[in-house]
Amino acid sequence: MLYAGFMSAALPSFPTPPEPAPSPELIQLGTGDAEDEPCLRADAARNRARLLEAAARLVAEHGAAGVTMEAVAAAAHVGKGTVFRRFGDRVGLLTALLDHSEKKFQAALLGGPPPLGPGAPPVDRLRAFGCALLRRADEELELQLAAEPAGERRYTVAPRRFQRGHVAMLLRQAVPDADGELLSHTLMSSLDVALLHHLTRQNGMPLARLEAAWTDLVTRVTRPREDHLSR
Amino acid sequence: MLYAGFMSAALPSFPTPPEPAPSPELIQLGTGDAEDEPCLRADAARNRARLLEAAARLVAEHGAAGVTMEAVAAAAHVGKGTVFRRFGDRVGLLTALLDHSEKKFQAALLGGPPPLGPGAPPVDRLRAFGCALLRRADEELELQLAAEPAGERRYTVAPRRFQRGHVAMLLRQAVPDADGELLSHTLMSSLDVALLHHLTRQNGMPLARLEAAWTDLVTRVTRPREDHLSR
DNA sequence: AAACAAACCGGACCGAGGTCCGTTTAAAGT
DNA sequence: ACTTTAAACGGACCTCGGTCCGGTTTGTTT
Repeated sequence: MLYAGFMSAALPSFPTPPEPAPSPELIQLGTGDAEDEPCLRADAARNRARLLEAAARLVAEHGAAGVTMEAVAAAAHVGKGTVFRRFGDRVGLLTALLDHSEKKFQAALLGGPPPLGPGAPPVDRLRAFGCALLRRADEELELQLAAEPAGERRYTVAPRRFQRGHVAMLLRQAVPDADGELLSHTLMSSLDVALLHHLTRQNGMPLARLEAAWTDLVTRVTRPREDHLSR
Repeated sequence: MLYAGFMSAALPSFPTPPEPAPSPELIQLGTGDAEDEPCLRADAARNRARLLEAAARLVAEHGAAGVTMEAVAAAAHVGKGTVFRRFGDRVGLLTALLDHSEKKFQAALLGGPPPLGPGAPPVDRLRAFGCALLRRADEELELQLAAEPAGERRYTVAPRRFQRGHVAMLLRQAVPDADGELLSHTLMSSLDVALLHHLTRQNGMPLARLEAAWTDLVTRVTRPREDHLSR
């Protein structure tokens, strides 16, 4: 049953955490593993599972657009307020649906086999990272697109922060003389889900071309500079 | 009076143009200048001006968040339907507010003095383009942020397509061996308004650092390759 | 001047996200 | 078992973007 899979889907219990501290960049990545949901009351846990199961069914039946907060609540036989209490907002709910896949991806980066995981040269890891991300996004495109918050919030969402931190770390190893922080934003932006959708679905561009462009981009960006005429 | 300025603000008269043809990339840039608004009925033109003036006042008084479609309609003594008929949707209205500034910017790129305008080497023009765009976005940040459509639509909006086309053209001149189409998306993404907001407003990053990073990025990306080990 | 068609107008209406608050209930303490 | 309390619940309610359609205005034609 696809039900069990969602039991492990995790999210900070606080729907809208202000999260005041910028914090040392690379530390707060792993969102406490080991059966999360710090302490959920029995009924809360039950309803949470019901909601995720209902949401997944709605996605399968009517696409991501069919995942209305009211529809999910009704399908799970639960009040609307409960959905918002648990997931904060629509983005939170959709993100929770993607949580399992995201966890797997993070695990592959952190401890999987090279070149995605540790052990390979940073530039190779960068190349592998982008291609893996592109392929994964291409599979879950509709859901990931719907789960993307609007405007500035795009950059504060947990998965993106983790991925960007990862890229920044690899960049610091590969090109110490660059502004890794900002360069990582640039690289991440070129893997944006909305862009992927625009190019592949609206312009019919093959995924292979995107992968080639990513590979080339990494190459260009990490080439050591031989002249210092800039700045 | 700031009123007159808005008379020249322009937008395709069709609220929701399907725009089926991908078209030869660089052609449909200039959105017919020379006193646009092909043919607006007297009352329509009057209401359009009223609406823009009212919207501008609301922005000044309550910020972009205060620009509610109903509020604008009320402030302009006009029905709500009229607002949507004229501007299509909220994004269209906000875009129209920015139209004057956008036109000026486009003119500077197309016919202004170098290095922004034609006459300078493409790499210099690229550098100037990014810095100019960053500075302009930094000024109108709130409005531009509010005018940014969500999701995939971000990439289909007219100003962005023009700017990306411009970058693509410069890239083709500077680095003919690269995938200019995709590389231009990458460069444009690193100038994204939401990202600018995130970095400068939420993380307190100085604009100068963004400009330096842009300059460096252009340098890295346009450096000629000497080895062909990639691919 | 009268008639006509196309464009425009306005506001009632709808759906969806998000909030609020009185009520219920799980679980810890006695 | 009984009390207590903090958490969870649910659905009425609000706001806002967007649609619809009957009535009105404009400008053109005869």
